[in-house]
Amino acid sequence: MQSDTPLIPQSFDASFSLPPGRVLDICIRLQNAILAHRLKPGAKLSEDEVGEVFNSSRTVIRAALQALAHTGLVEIKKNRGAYVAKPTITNAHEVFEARTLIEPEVTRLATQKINADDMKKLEEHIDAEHKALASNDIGKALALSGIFHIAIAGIAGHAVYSNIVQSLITQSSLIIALYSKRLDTACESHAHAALLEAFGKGDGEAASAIMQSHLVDLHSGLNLRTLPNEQPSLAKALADI
Amino acid sequence: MQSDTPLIPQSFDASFSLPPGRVLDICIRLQNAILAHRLKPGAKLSEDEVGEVFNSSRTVIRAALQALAHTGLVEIKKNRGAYVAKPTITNAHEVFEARTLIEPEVTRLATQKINADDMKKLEEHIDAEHKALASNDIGKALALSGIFHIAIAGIAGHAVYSNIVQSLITQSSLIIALYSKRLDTACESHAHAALLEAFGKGDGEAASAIMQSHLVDLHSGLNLRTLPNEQPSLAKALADI
DNA sequence: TTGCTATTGATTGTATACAATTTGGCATTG
DNA sequence: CAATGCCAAATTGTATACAATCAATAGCAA
Repeated sequence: MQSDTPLIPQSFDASFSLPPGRVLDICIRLQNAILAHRLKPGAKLSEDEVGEVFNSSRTVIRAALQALAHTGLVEIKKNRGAYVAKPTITNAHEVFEARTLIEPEVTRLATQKINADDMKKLEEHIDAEHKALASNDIGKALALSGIFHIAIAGIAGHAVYSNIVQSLITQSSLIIALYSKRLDTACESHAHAALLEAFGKGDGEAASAIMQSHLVDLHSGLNLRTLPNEQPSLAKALADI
Repeated sequence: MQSDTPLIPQSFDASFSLPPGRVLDICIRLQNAILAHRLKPGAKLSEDEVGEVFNSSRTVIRAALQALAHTGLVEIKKNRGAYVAKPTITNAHEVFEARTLIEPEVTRLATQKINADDMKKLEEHIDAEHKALASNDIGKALALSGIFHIAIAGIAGHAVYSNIVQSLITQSSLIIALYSKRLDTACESHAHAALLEAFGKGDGEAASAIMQSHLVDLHSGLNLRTLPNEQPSLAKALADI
């Protein structure tokens, strides 16, 4: 694996109020690592350790970790430190419910504002998704899939929705990583291409509907009945129902 | 004015991921000060100065300011410091659009989950609103009005929506402070009582509709044509269109 | 063996000192 | 007199040292 390909380059845009400077770099690199699965849910993010990796003092690392905590990617426990978030089943449902409410509306807005340049970028993006999928680079395909949704929010030109969507998408990446029945099906959707078509026709209602059903598909493609890596749960094993 | 009445006590609940410890206290007190107008939009929040007020080091203050920046109450400019946010007209529109989309849905959820205890608390809350309004304490009435919406999100029992709504409401307080045509009308709505009635009947659709029209009313009650305290804007003054 | 308690180690929370950056004023110059 | 460049003061960005807290372990007692 190459040392440092920025998987999610435009993930943090200007509209996102983050501590500026070096902190933002570290945020992005940590986020990339988490979304690309190099850091697994539940992993400890010791301030000293992370600081050594990035050659920075704990001050900077703390700021970055706190910023990521606000987006839901990191969980900070008082006097215990920071951990890669491990979304619960409840949280997974909530995130996808929220997405199903918000993103169709954002998609409708995007349909009204999209221009030729945006269209071209989205096409290229979808190509990249297909390429990643073809070369079996599931991790990259998943990351790209998330960026696609963020890009649409960006096109909608609505900073408030953008921030919300961005946070929901990054959480979704964690959720999919934890709960997806089959990772490849989580990417391998025709929905993105279909969206592009609706955009081309300027059909906001269609685009919105496609987005909604796409999200419902993603949601129902999750196995939200049992916690992953959970030992047969003792309680359940002894429950002689 | 009494020295420190916590206007917004349950504003930050456990579901809100904030740096724990003393930082949270300072967050809340700063937030109260901002929402109660003791700190006006655009006011400089110097780290040293704030630190002196709270008898804390800059380390703690910085964390608090960054946390508030994430909720949109504070704006941090690189190497320039933190300022009380001064929402733009665009931002104001966006915030109320988002609220109009999200809160009716949250209200529907709340209708399904509300219990007698919740009802009672909401009734008491509305009484407090009326009392504040009767005694002409507009600032308090406005703050209580915001808390009412946050409380509904809490009743809905949906942590993701709760966080989003909370952030939107606090921003709304700033927006109303800046742009409301008449501050008293921003509180003096019968909508809250009507909502309670719909809750009592368990009529989710009605509750949702009431919430939506309530938000539309609030939105249209804003004067979003001219920036407040804006000098003729130079550029505009010189644009001989 | 089990349960409680105290000590210890490691990690985070906080304060402070130093470095870097910006801004405003002042002097210089056209 | 206006404009530009430079210097200094103030403020933020960063690093590090110290204090506080928690978890784990070892020791002791029942």
